[in-house]
Amino acid sequence: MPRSPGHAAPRKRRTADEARAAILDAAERRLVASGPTAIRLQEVAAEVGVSHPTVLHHFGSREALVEAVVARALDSLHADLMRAVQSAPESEDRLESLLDAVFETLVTHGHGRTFLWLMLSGYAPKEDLRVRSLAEAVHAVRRVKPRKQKKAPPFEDTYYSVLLPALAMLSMSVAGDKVLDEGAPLGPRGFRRWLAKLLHEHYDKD
Amino acid sequence: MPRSPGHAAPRKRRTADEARAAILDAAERRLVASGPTAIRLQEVAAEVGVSHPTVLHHFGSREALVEAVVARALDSLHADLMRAVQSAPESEDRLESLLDAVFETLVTHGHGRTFLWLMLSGYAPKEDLRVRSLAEAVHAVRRVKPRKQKKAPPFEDTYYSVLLPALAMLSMSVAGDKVLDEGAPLGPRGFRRWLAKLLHEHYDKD
DNA sequence: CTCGTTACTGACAGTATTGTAGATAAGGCG
DNA sequence: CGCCTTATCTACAATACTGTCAGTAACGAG
Repeated sequence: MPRSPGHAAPRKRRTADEARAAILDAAERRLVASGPTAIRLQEVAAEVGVSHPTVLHHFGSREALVEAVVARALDSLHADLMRAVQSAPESEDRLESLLDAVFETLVTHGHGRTFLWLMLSGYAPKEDLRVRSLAEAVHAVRRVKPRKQKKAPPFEDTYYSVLLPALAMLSMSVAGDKVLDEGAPLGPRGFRRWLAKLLHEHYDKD
Repeated sequence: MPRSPGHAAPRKRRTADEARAAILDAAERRLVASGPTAIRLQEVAAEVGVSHPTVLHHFGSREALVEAVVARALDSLHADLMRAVQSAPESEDRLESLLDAVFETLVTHGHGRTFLWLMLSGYAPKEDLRVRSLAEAVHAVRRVKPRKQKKAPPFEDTYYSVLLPALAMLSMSVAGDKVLDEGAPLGPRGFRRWLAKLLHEHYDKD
């Protein structure tokens, strides 16, 4: 689009919050795609359509920007995960839909990649990963459903059975395509169903 | 250590192979610790005790160095994994020792971290991850041991049962400490034993 | 011992990236 | 409408990193 020569493009002025949000969005895209070190002021600024000192104006320093992005990304992951596990229906094949929901968050939405990138880069969250609280919720369900003459399973067993699919999904977010293409005719869905069945067997029998 | 003023330190001359190996070692340490982008000519050179043009002399460019490191690291991972799975004894609790061996390679030796770094950074290996061939080996064992009146399990089942612990170990190499401390009184060993038991159950019953 | 190959070096160039400083103008508010 | 706050800009400084170049010296071969 041609501009009158000698005249700069009309300067657009966002509210501080809008600008910060737009910048965080751009920075997060780069974070997910290529890791924290790929967050460069000039490129982020260009993507938003501003000059890089504007970014510094809003965040103070590159490091502060990165930390803001990390904090927001971890919050987003946490919220998305919570929503996922809560949205799973109470019905029969609860287990599979739960795995599907976690898969959606970690793999499809790319939160798993981001999380691994942050862990590797030393941006580990200070708070726990809340796997324990999730396991506690599942454990409560297991206790009220003693279908046969089972003795109550130890909490440890439930914890591990929650941890296992979580770890698997996490790796899938990075290596899933590669590793599933290699020997799985049914795609990621097949693996999830198999895993759901495995855990179901275990719960039903132990 | 003081040097005569005006005299540089006596220059040491390695064979080209020795120099290359030393440089690759230093670069690989940085790769494992902080990813491919952390491989910087000056720092690698300093760690080896040479000047950075020497590194360029041996490898041509930074990218060529990185690729050499990546190739060597992937070879090393592959060899270590093969050695691990082959060294597992044929005895009864073969499954648990197998998991222990894979854990040793991926988590203790840090190969899991490196692998994830490389995948995230776009240095995915062109060859497969050889999970399939491993699964085929396991599948062969399952067929010759039809303890009861089972029908032969589909290969897919074996493949998934190999894939699952592999993915879990991979994630553990990055988030293991964090996530195990959170709710596992028995440490990583406990998880592995639980997992071995889970798979054993599955194999024995299906 | 001499000589040639080449591992190695210091100095420099070029580029990218973060951060600073001062000026400018957009938009709200009296 | 006029003013003040501040989001935004251009221009520049400072540093870090990769890569080039010409020269030096270590070691093996003859």
